Amino acid sequence: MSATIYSTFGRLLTMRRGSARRATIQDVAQAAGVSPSAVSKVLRAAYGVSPEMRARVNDAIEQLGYRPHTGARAMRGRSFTIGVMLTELSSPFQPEVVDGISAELDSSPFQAILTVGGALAEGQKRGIEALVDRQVDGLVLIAPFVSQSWLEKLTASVPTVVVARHGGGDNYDSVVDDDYEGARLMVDHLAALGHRRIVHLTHPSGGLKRPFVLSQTARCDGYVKAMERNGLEPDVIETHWSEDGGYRAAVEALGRSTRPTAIFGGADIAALGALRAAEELGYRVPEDLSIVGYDNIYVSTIGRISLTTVDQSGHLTGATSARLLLERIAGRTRPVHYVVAPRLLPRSTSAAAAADTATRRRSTSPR
Amino acid sequence: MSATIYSTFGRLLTMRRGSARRATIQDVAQAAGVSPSAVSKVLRAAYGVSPEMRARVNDAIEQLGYRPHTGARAMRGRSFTIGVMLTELSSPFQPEVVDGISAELDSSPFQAILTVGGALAEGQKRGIEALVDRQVDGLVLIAPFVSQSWLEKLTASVPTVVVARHGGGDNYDSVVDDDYEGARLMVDHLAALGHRRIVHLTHPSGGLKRPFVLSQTARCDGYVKAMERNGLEPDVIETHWSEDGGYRAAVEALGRSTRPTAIFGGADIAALGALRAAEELGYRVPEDLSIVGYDNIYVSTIGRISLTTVDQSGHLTGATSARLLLERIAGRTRPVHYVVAPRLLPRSTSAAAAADTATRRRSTSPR
DNA sequence: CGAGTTGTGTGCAACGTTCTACACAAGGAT
DNA sequence: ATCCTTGTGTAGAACGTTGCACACAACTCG
Repeated sequence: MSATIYSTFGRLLTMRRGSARRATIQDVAQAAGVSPSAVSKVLRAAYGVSPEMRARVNDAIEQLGYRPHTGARAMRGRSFTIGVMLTELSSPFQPEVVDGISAELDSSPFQAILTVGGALAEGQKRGIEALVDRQVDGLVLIAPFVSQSWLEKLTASVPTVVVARHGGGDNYDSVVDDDYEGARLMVDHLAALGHRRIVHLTHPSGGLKRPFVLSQTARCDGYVKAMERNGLEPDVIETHWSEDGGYRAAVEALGRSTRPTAIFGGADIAALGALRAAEELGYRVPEDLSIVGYDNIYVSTIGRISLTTVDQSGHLTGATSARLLLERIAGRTRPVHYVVAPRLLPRSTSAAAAADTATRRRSTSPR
Repeated sequence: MSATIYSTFGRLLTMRRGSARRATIQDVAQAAGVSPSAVSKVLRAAYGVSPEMRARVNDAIEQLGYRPHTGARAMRGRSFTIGVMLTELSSPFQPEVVDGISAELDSSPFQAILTVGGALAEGQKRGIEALVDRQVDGLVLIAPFVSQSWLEKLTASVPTVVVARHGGGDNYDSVVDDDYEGARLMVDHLAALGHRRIVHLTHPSGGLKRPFVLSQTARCDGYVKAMERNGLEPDVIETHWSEDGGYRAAVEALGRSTRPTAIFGGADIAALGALRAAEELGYRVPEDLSIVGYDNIYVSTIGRISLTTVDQSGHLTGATSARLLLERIAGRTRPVHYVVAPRLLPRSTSAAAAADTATRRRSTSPR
């Protein structure tokens, strides 16, 4: 942000000081008949406080409804705030991670605040910097797209846990699903059902270089390797992990002369789009075509959908991240890279592959 | 939070000062060969700055990668931060509102930070207070459950916009969907299709008293009134607006001796649960039973679901909230209560009511 | 009884901004 | 020349915390 952007509004904020002034540590000190330093000591549970003084001070705090001013604290080095940057709220996985973080932080003095960075590295940097400007004591970054060098530089100065990004790093901890393994589970599941032409839908890698990759690349790599181990030819379509992206990719795949018998959406949301495409084109799922996803988002569990998918517990991921971050804030420097094991959930959108000749369109439309 | 909770961790944070010190306004001043006051002036676009000085200062800012310290600014009265409290990330409506807020704030110097308050008033207060502690310049509260008196007291000292809460208030602006009207639209739609026994699923009101109610109560009131105007008898089941809550309520409704011909979930997510119940119990939707929702969440648009619902644009709601908040921060005190018009979206889960005798169970289960 | 030791409380200088009050220079009008 | 403006820059006191350095009292020990 150049200086000018601040100015536009700067002059408008003409200080409408809240009528009832907020109690400060001074007020508490006066009420309790002690010095501000003494109150600070009580607040910090520092050494050198008699039981009677503690009681008097706590009474005063209670009575005045005193709450510490985070900004002032931040100027002295810590804000008791954990910053969480996520890339999108609409995907259901990230909110689950946030839930896990909140739950874990609940019994600590730290508060989580979030910013939404969006799908582009630029916006994500903005979101992260906004948190750093607010002097957060630690950072959780969910699926960040930023370059490895930027990340290393950032994490050299602020304790950080990175979620859903492979490759690890020297300065930060990470919590990541074993996407390679998850993709393998799914490919093996389909192969066991007799599928030979399995298309995989992937998402742009964002220019990250291996091994510092996000889920999409890891899942794609895992898919390719698993296909080869099964003696099958990999077939990847790059699209966007959105309902529409999945739809378009599926239309393309199903328009080919030799059609796939299974579509493996790299994310549930893309699989849902593929599902819509299949229905519109008159294919029955799973009789004519299997469609599977990854993430086990909430929608996938609903009766009408019942999507075969891979589960990675968002809640566990979040709770683990928070725990690691607290450790790191407390002084640990040796990096920890935690891997969450994925779990295959076979449901009703995958079934045995149709005999090759049977892969045909129905003439009547479904439902 | 009592003082003790801070102490647990306090001593652990033993100041691992980031190696490379962050550039301050002093550093910039030195680099540019001017006083700190001068730099501050440039930053604020205040009067009394020559073009040459501005240029020199901006160069120095650029070169040092200087970013203002929000905490220090907050101590002087403003933090350029907008606090957003939302109650849950999992429901798709609230994230959409956040998107709208972010979009509107993008061209302002303000940054949005979020906290997640959860479904209970207690947690929401915590979330709001955490934001106030961080000296936000303004607050957006999404569907807050807190008492009206608490809300009035809070908003007396900090500019606030409340989303999705009816009744308005003197100290704050609000943006709210016309839930009464939306419920009427839906009831009329069903009545026009010949439905006479329409069950409505509602969510606990949280002890709020009219007119200061959240969406659930307004929708329920709108439903009751619309039913009566159509000469029909209202039939409300209180449950939770979740997939499971909708499921259980639907099982109850369908277990009665005289079954409803339509279920109006107060929220899409509850309607989805009802949909699952109907399918499991062997009812065809919409042939045997119409099921409709409210919110037009993303999932409802997906082919397999295609739920009849009422749309309230979350994005518009968010953008409007942010705009109102900026106005309020800029000095407006007269409250504005903005009402968003709902829109009926008939899709494939509603159809003409079956003849009374035809409301029977199929013996074969679907799919 | 003086020298330590321990326990309990205070004084004060930061931390990074903002903004009022002021200083100084250059020019314009009398 | 003197007095006003006007334009441009700086000094310095806040803002609310923290935590080091100290002071003072009451013991303990030789």
